[in-house]
Amino acid sequence: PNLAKEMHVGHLRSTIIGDAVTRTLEFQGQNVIRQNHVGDWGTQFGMLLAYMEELRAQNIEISKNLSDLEVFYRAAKGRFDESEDFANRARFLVVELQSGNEECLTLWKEFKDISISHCQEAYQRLGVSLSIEDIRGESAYDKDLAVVVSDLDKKGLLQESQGAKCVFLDSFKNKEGEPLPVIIKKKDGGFLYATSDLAAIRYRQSVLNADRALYFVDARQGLHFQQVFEVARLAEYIKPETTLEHMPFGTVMGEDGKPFKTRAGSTPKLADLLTEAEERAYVLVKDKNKDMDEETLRHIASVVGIASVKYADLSKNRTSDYTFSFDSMLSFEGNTAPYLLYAYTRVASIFNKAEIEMDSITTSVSLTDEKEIDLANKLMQFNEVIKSVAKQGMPHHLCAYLFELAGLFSSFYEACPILIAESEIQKQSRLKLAALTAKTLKQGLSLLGINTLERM
RNA sequence: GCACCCGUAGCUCAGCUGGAUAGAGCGUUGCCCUCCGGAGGCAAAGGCCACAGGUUCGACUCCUGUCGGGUGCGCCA
Repeated sequence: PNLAKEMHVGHLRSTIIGDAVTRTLEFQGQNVIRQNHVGDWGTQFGMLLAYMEELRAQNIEISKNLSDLEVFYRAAKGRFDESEDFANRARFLVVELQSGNEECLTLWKEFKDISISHCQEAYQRLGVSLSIEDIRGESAYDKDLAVVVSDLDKKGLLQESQGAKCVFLDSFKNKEGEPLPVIIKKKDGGFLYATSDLAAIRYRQSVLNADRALYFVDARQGLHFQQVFEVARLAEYIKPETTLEHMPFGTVMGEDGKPFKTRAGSTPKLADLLTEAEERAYVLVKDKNKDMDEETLRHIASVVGIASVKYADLSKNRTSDYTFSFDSMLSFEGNTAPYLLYAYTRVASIFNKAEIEMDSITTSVSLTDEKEIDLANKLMQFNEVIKSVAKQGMPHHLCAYLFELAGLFSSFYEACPILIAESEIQKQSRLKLAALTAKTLKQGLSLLGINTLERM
């Protein structure tokens, strides 16, 4: 995320999908290093610093104003647009910040810490396994940027063009059909995100020793990554066998078919979105459980609400745009989180009712009914699905699998009595199938970063 | 102009490295509760897989072209 602003709906996909793939790779036993490449060093920080300065001069406490970063950012942007003096001050402060001015760094750090805590709060609510230790933002590569420039220069890759230092790659052309540059250093001496991405690649290979780097970033940055990856190869920042893979994803659209916006026309804040999902889930859960106590109700609503938002995203093909709709994601029907969570609670309740531990069933499974065979076949495909998710970074394959599994279990459950089976052998066999289903559902959802419920 | 993504049922979407009559969900129309949670299950209707060529024993899938939609393309990230 861009630390200058609040987390919004656009950050959902990268964090949630990246997290699911990460969990899946770890489940396979691979060593995964998370890297949260936050935007904390860009030009927009000059604007924020200038605004913080102004507030401070008026003896206004900054931290209070930072409770809503979006409002703060807009206020700073407003000053930037209305005052030429302010704008110049902002541009000056970026340069100061990037050249190590202590006062700028202090202000910057104050802002950054609050912004990071907002991010972490969102991750926690979402159940995303990113910690503060996983943050390695653009600022972390500050000292490496000059090294990148000199490395590229030594390799003879650098050319000067219109005052900027660039790398020209034959395979990329601009609108006029002329070679398209990757700008490494601006004419004013500043660095761009291509430079810090190169520094990051260098770090990931030489220090982290990665053999596969996955980038969960918006599809619109596709060209940028193509270019940066190629420059990294030419600069020999990565071993030939190391892969750099952009895992692009599409835009989140509103029900009007345009990029998702609030009624007011701004980009919805992630926190607000999650709160609304929880509220809507609360209404639904309460309707089904009139006598449940408030605390349990709130807990279930929270799990269902968050799971619904995540699952709606995870279940769609990563590469295409998808339409955001509270109504369809919170529906208890179809390929949704509530349907899967419900399927899980049904299995769990069989064991609760019978007072049997799932793991205590040691008998082997005997398959006679068609529904039993279908279910067993599906259970055995789990490993294959995991491989596909890990290889392609496409969690929606796992979602589809879990949905099919839940559906087959429901059919089986309808057709094959478990606790009141005809014989003890049959009962044990069916209990075993149910236990395996529960275990697979729970494991699968956990790889998607979704918690299960014993009742809902 | 070039590049990337997309075009599959009324709607929202699957379809993995080409393999048999193209699958779900929503919506529509019917069924199924003296039986383990009906937030379920069963079934019907609904598709020239944008279009045209090509490769192949075989194409929604691969290649080429056309049309339509989205996105990106020099100092933001």
